Order: sequence, then structure tokens, then C-alpha cells
Amino acid sequence: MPKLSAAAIRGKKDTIEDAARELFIKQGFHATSMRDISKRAMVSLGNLYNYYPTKDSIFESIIDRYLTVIDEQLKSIFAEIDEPMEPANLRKLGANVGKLVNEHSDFWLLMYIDVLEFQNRHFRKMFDGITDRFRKIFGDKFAAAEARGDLRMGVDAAPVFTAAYMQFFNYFLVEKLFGGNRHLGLDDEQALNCLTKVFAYGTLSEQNLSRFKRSANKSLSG
Amino acid sequence: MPKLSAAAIRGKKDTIEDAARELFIKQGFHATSMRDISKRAMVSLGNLYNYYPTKDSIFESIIDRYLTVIDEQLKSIFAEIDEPMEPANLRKLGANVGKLVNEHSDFWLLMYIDVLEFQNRHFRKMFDGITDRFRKIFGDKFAAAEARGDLRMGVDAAPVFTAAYMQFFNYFLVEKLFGGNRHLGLDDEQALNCLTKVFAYGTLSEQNLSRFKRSANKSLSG
DNA sequence: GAATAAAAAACGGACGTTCATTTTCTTTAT
DNA sequence: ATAAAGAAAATGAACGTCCGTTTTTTATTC
Repeated sequence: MPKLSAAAIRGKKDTIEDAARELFIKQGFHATSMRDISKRAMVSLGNLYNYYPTKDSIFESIIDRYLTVIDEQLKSIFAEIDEPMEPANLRKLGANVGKLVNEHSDFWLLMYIDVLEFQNRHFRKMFDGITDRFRKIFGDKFAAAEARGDLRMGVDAAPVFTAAYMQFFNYFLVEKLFGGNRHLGLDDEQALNCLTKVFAYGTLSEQNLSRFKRSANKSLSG
Repeated sequence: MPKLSAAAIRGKKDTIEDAARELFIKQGFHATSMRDISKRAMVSLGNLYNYYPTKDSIFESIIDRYLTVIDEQLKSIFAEIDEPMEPANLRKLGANVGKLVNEHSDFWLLMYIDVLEFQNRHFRKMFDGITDRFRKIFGDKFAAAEARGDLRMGVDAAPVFTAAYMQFFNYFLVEKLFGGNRHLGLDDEQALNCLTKVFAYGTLSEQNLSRFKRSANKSLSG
């Protein structure tokens, strides 16, 4: 047999990793055997070891690829935010985070596997120094908003923006994975409105708020 | 041998469950064997089955007992809140939640085990309908605050209080279990102040805020 | 037929659970 | 007072199965 093309190898790895991911998510890492993976991927048990040296490495490979996908999506989410503390933008952030959580809930389950079985080795970077990262992305916007007097006196926008980001994340994760069906007593749209309002009123200066109240209040009911 | 007293049985179960809990948390449920548990609890392998019919039942027993402990602590945390939307009380809520998370981080790891390996069967009740529960506890307080004009027009206090509760929880969980060291760029005290401020300014009416600003602003710097 | 991929078989060990056996301690009989 | 009896608790070897991985064999393509 001739050597497989890089594309063919990548394709086969994809089918193996798809199968493994589905099983890891459904029943956990330790409860999933290499035989389970080989059956679902329709590959012989021994052949798995032509592609991965160990079972752990399959998990790591899945995470590595997924992390880059999520990173890209996050980047594009942040890219469309021109004025981070503006209510409409906060709400859009929340909606996009919701989409990210719901469309890739697998990924977040893998994160919990990582917390439990690998001491969160692969996912640490998701949260470590996250406020500083936001400061790098939006630092000038934060400063400009402060200079314009958009923010209340003494408010540092970076941790508040981070808190909003985390709150949106946590809201949708609880909804999706922890069985908190409508745990805020609101549907997703209303919850987004409610949270957006809290963070808007929580940080914006009164002059800015009155402007916001006139222009957008009706669209954030609930 | 005569029958063991109920207290003796309970004592032995405690030592078994303590050992099992430590192992489950350190290395996960599936990675922990009955032999591991028997060794750490200094009980013979076979004897475990005089106290528990299966390995799963040990896990369930641990969770059941822990859930009641946490429930009690939560109850006492809520009991000392007389005015739920008042900033000082929100901050105290946050501090108490932080204590709960840090002193019982084991428990929350068990929750992630439950999410992954038992479809969150045992923990669902933690979040299901949580806003309604807060409405039952604080409903009259919420109504009174609204009647007094403490809240901004159109603000429903229940979901906001829930959001604050969840935010505090999430903040400390990320700090403790997900390796987000100072992920808001602040220490715990400053983070509590920052989050409290957001939720206070996010919900309180302007007349109430100016009162609050005069009296307590200096104590919530950061 | 040389080289590589795929499949199958085999390996040593660990798993959850069962069970025959031994130990422990109260109760009863002497 | 002490020994025998008996019931419950504790033990650890044994069972059958499955695990991750390695090795051997077979199939495929040039």
C-alpha cells in the first residue's frame, strides 16, 4: 500500500475524532473504551494506534482542534463590537455567546472532562488573564468612553465587560448543560434584555443613560 | 458478632464516603476503583458491599448527604438577608457564596462529575426554577422595595437577584476550579465590590442610588 | 514483491462484584 | 467464672469481563 495522502490521513482522523468526541461527551472519557471508538468510527481497534499513540492523545487532539475553532469564533464575535459598553453591543455579545454555547455545547462538556480528569490543563488559558486580554482588545475604546463621560465616575470598564461576558456564558451553560430550564424565569430573549440592562445601568453615566433610555429602552423590555 | 448500632454503621459509612469523595474528586469517578476506596478507607474490598450494593450507590450517597449540607448553608445565607436588593446585603451574599464555594469546592467538582457521568441527574434541582424559589423567599421584600420606589421603573428584582447570585457563584468557581487566577484583574474583595456596584447601579432607582452613594460608596471602592 | 494500511489476535493487568471462609463479640449454658 | 454457640461483620481469593496497548497476520496498492 502506498502512503496515504495528508488529506486522507486528516480525513480519517476527523472521523475517528468525531466518533470519540460523541462518545466522550455522552459517557465521559474513562467510560469510553478504545473499542467503543473503533466501533463507532468503523475502524479496527489496532488501526487506531496507527493514528494515535494513546487514548489520551485522541482527547488532546480533539481539544486542540476545537480550541482553535472556538478561538476564531470568539475573535469574530469581538471583532463586530465597535463600542463595547454600549447596550446594543452588550446584547449582541450576549446573543453571540448564546449561539456559541448552544452550537458547541460539546466543547464545554469537554472542558468539564478536562477539569475533572486533567486538572483543567488544556483549558486554563480560556480564563487566565481574560480581563487583561479584553483590555488589550478594547483598551482604547474603554478609555475613549471614559473620556467622553459615558461611564459613571470611577468605573473601570474592563472588569465589568468581563463580568458581563462571563455572565452571558454562565447563563447559557446553565440552561444548556445543567438543566436550569429558564432558570431566570425568562426566555432567552428576555434574559438577554434583563442582563444587558443590568450591565448598562450598572456602568453608564446618567447623562449617557438618559440618552440610551430615549433611544433603545423599548427594544429591551423584559 | 452482634448487629452494629445505627451510629456505628453511620460512622463507618462516613469514613468510606470520605475516602471515596476524596478519590472521586482527585481522579474522577470512573478512574477510582473499589479497591482504591477500600484501601483509603482501610476497609476490606468485600466489606464495602456490606454497606453499599454498588459503586454508583456510594456516589449517590455522598451527593445526597452533601446536598443537604449545602442546602442548609444556603438557607442560612439567605436567612441573614433582610433587604435583598440593598448593596450591603448583595455584597454579603457574594462573600458568603465565596465562602461556600471555597470551603466546599469538592461539592462542585462532584456536580461536574454528575453532569458528565449521570446527565446531571442528582444536581438538576440546584438550578431548576431557582428564580421562582427566590421569589418565594424574598417576594414580599421585592414587592416592598418596588412600592418604596427603591427600584428603577420596570425592573423585576427576582431575575436580577438570581443573576447576581449566579454571577457570584460563577466568579468563585472560575477562580477555584478553572484556573482563572484573578480573572477579573482584581482580588476577591475588589471583585465583590465591583460586581455589587454593577448590580446595585443596575437596578436601584436614582433617588435610592444617591442615598446609597452618600452612605456607602467609599466602602465599595474598586 | 516491496511497502504501507488495516484487521485480528493476543497480552497482562485491572475492573466490579461474589462468595466461601475467618474473625469478632454478645448471649447462653454450665 | 468460663466455655460453647451462634449470628453478624470482615476478609481476601476467585470469577468473568473488559481495559489500553502490542504484536502478528492479512489485505491493498504501487
